[in-house]
Amino acid sequence: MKTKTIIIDDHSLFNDGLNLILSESGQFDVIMQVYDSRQAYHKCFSLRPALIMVDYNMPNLNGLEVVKQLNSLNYDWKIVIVSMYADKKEISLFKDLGVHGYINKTTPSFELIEALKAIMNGENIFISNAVGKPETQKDEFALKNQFTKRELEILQLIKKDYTTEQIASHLNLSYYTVETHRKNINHKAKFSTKQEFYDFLRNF
Amino acid sequence: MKTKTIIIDDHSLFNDGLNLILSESGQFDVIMQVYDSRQAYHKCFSLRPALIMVDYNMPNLNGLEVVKQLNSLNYDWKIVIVSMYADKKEISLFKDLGVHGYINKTTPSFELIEALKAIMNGENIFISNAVGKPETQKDEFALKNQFTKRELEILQLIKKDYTTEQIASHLNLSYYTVETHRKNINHKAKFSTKQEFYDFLRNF
DNA sequence: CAAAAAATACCTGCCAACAGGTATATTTAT
DNA sequence: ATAAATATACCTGTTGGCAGGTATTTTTTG
Repeated sequence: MKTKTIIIDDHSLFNDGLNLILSESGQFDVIMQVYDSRQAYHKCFSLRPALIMVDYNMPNLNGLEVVKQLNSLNYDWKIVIVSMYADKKEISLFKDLGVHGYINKTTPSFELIEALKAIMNGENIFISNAVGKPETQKDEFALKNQFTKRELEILQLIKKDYTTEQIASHLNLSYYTVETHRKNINHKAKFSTKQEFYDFLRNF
Repeated sequence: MKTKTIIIDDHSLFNDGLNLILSESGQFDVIMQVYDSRQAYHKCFSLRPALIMVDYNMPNLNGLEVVKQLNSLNYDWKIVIVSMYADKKEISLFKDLGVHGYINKTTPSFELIEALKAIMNGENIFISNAVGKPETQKDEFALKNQFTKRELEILQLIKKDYTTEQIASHLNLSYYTVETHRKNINHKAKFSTKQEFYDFLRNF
């Protein structure tokens, strides 16, 4: 008896690929592929899968929000997050939401299948680091998460090349307040070069 | 006769999924999956595939750099970029490198197959589902060409966050000379934001 | 060869970023 | 309820980038 599965991922290619990987294993029956996370709740509600694979990075509604919605239904399915990142902070956020697994996209497919089988048997599996994956670039997720709302708001405006003065008037704040925020931003994330800073901003 | 294909992507799951998608179509024979972009050059050199699928976002060596390496081999293969983003700027960079296709990960798999078939028949296909992305696009290639040798040299150092003073001493020039060059650079390429400036520099 | 383009050098003044503080109110979490 | 985190605001001094010039030498090219 195969495990009824729904895949929620806006990247069609990945979604389709995952479908094939799961189907080929012979253990899973992908009954629905959802490409728009806003439909996730509705589809899961009506189809009641045993397993839901949720991508983290999605437009409109990200994985975190999808899981929150799904949790409100209180059904007895397993939820597994599939993420680009392999960040401890992100994982703990999902753990707090009671998901049953977290798998990085660098995980080999046979490992994924093994993990999913274990999860269906009641285990919780969180694969934070893929084998032999060097951690070259900064963990942008962790970086993004150490900023406060206000700081993120200000970063958005810095990206648009607003000066401190312009940011201040735009947010109805004092020039000094914005300067303080900028100072705190720089203090938290010590970008070694401006290039690094704008590389970070670019994926905002 | 199937098209011999190599897939270069550090995300194992996506790589494997793409493998299945291509294999299932019956048109492609994936002869190698490369998970570490640093091995791309070597593998393509020895296996001489007819089609190379390259992910853009990879650690160590990104898609852009991989393509540059592959181009140095001057073989008659087709190179197709697979990217998370659908950024016109990014696309034009790859166009400048002479790749034959650019496909976003949100592209449905049947569309991918159709596009690849067309590419193997000599077409160039660039699918950008860029929704709501600003089109303040400059021709970066042309831009790069309007700078003099000295200016390019100085841009390299600016990228490394050298101050005018440091650039001057590094190149054995007067502070004022470097300032003049910078002035000329800014005069030629009026970048509207610093983001734009560093986006330009980043692909140098 | 002559003209154009590129590289060199100098001067002034302004403004924005940033680093170094200090200080208080407000909100969030334990 | 109380501590910690966040947001607010102010002050000062330094430095680097840049815009406004002018001007000479070297190299390239038609």
